[in-house]
Amino acid sequence: MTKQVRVRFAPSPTGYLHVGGARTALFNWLFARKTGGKFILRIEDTDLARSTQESVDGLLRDLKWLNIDWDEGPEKGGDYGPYFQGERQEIYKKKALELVEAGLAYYCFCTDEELEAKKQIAEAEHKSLHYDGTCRNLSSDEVKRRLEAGEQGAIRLRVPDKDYFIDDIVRDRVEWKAGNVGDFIILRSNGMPVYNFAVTVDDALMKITHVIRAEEHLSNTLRQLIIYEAFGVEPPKFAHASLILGADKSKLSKRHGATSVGQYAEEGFLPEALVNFLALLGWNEGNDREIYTVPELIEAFSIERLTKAPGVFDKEKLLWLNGHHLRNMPPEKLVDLIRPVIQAALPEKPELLETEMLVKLLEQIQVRMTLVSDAADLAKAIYVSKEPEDEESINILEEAKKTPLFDSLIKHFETCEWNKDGYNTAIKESGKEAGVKGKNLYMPLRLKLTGEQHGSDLVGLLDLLGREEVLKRLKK
RNA sequence: GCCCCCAUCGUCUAGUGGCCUAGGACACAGCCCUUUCAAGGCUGCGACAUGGGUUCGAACCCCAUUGGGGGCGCCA
Repeated sequence: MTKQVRVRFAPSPTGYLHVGGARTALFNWLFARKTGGKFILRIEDTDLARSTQESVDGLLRDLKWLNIDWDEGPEKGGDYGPYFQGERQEIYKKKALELVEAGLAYYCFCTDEELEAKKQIAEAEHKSLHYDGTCRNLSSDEVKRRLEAGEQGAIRLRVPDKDYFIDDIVRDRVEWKAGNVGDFIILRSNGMPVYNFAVTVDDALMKITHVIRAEEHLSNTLRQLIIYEAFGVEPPKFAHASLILGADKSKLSKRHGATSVGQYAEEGFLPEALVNFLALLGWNEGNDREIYTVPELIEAFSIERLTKAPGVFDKEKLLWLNGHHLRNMPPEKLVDLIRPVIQAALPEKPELLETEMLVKLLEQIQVRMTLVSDAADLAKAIYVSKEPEDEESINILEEAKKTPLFDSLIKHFETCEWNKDGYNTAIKESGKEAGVKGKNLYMPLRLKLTGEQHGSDLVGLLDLLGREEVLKRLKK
């Protein structure tokens, strides 16, 4: 029996979820859901200065918005906790000491100044910049004495002089020749673990089977391998996905525009669209498919088909996908998303917030929405009466006023049955009486009603506005 | 400087030696549909970084060059 898949997403809390992190989380999550494994969320809050409750909350909020749920982690617990690195300090210390006792790591009392000086000399002599091993062979008596004397010591790993490699699931074999790294620190003199040590200890203890992460961590893997080896633990499988780039092809950062999931949520993107987009940025099924629902993604996903080459974050395509998912959403569901938007846009018309009214509104505007937030302007264009300002529109209205069109419309609208057939007939009759048809009939009517040349279907518009409002606007 | 990764249309990508005069999608342009705008449909524009090999045959395999990216901390 193959062991159950256990994957993790291990962000450091910076207050929000970066889209790159979101994609990493998504890949892990999809893999777990696909294989029936566990998805673990672990917070790397070793850097306490940046790790506040708020920043953790922001992270969890964004993940939840994306509908990425975790099986173990914050708010959930689990058998392999704690899931905050900040609460695992004793574990790292204990594990580092184990290595010291086994002779695989050692205390180093070199000061920053000494190390800096050594580095400079090495540089000048064009030698390796690696740690020179000054404290490598201190006797245990001396170590004991210096520690008892109150000296602060860091713990360094004794790095074997040998080659290492991984068989990365997306990159195949990646090799490092011996001598790539010197004895590196695993536990700082203040007792805090170094990143590579903490992740490795955690991944090992949490029985992580697959490490799916971005390529920026590929180089770190070497040190992690050495640590796994020191502990005699078999490393997990690795899958290094490509990076997400900005338009200038450098790693996506804030200067490229919105990078946090929260920003996209606020802008009016749908989580299912962002998920669809992110999944396709660096992964594909091997066919031409572009549109996926979340269950379809779970079904189709495989880490073997992650892409090697980095990809540019193309907001245009995200926008298109969002429009697509929006149009495909059942109005009854979309209603809940646009209700707050409409409420904010038209606070003076609370009656519009009724589900029935919103569904009717969506019949008119849904096909023209790209973002959820578009509902605001589209609804205003309908419900807020206004005068056209551009010359062309004014001319069209002037021309119409030379005919009895508006008077006829008023007359017919006052008496016709207020339903689709009713006003269709009314419009046609009025057109006949005024001697206009086609564009010359519909355009002035639309302009008179909404002040705009373009917009939703006229018949639907009449229906939405109601007889009273229509007559009011025509008589104005 | 050293190490590692990557390289197909502007962008996301399909492609694993003959099916490729390189397919799809976004964007862009045109047309159609249509009372307008959207949406939708159709058409067009548009790429295998370069140079060497290997092979009967290379987008696909190998090497080099170039270009891009990432990593080299008592940061994560």
